[in-house]
Amino acid sequence: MTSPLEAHLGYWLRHVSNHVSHAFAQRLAAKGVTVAEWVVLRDLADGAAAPSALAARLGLTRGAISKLADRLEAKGLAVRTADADDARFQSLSPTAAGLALVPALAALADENDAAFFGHLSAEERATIEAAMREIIRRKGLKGVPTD
Amino acid sequence: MTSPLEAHLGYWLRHVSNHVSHAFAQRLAAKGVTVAEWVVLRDLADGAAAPSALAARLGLTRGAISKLADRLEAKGLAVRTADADDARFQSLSPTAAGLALVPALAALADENDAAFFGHLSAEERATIEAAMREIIRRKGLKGVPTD
DNA sequence: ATCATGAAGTTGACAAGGAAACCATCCCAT
DNA sequence: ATGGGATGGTTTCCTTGTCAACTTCATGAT
Repeated sequence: MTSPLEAHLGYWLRHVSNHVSHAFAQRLAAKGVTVAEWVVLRDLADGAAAPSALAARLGLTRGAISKLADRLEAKGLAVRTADADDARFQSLSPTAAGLALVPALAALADENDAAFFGHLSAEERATIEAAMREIIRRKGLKGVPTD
Repeated sequence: MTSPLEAHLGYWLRHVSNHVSHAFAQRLAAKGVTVAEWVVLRDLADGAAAPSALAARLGLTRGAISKLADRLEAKGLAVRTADADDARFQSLSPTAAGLALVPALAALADENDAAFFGHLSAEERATIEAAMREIIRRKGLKGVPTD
């Protein structure tokens, strides 16, 4: 007999993770922002960044970032500025509106996390986080997950 | 200061989960199958099922199942058969080829899970699985994750 | 000086789901 | 018996991401 889906830890992780993300997306939707946009905006809150750097850091393709930048600009949350020295480069910066939105979105992220994991004991949380960090370290994974 | 992304357990889960799924998708691709197709096929291996039931069980919309059924039929892995009694119903069954593929795919799933979680201690695995099950229970979540 | 190389960004094709409208069919209350 | 819901399945449109081709542009080798 072939082992059931439930035998895999990956199954459970994906299951929970999908629901957490989905719930978060719902909350963000109330603010007119998608999860991917939040992730970018959160990054930009630490300072303007090159699209290419964002792509590497966030684990997306340059194409995806290009389109995300379009959306963020359309929503007035970020702006592209061409690099004066090297015309190939550009820089994506948050607008005042974009920056202003970050704390509210961060609060939603906190709420969402608490809703799903708040009941776990400190030990459980620590075990899980450590295990995840270790897997990432072992696998040399990088990039913020956005989907 | 707004709390960093890394403060959220959801962040880590999503990060690892995404990579696990992606790696699994890569393995499955060698067999010409997607993760969603595998999940459906795995379910069908336990017996034919109504598309609607699959949708409920797997956490997809009926539309998505409809398209998945198209793909599985196109690949010769499943067939639709109309219900004799009620013309609205149909039944999706695995073909011989579809059934024959399941063990190989299951082996890939085992390999993939081992590659990511094999190094964890039994306690860690138990803690994580229990925590995930508990979250699912508390939230009343259902549906196999497929993406 | 010039030309090849390669990096940054954009764009277009494609894939895969979700949402909602739509169709066909059955069943039930009148 | 018949008209009005439900219900199952399909289809269309929209979103969002990847991939690969393409455009610019700077730079290093000759």
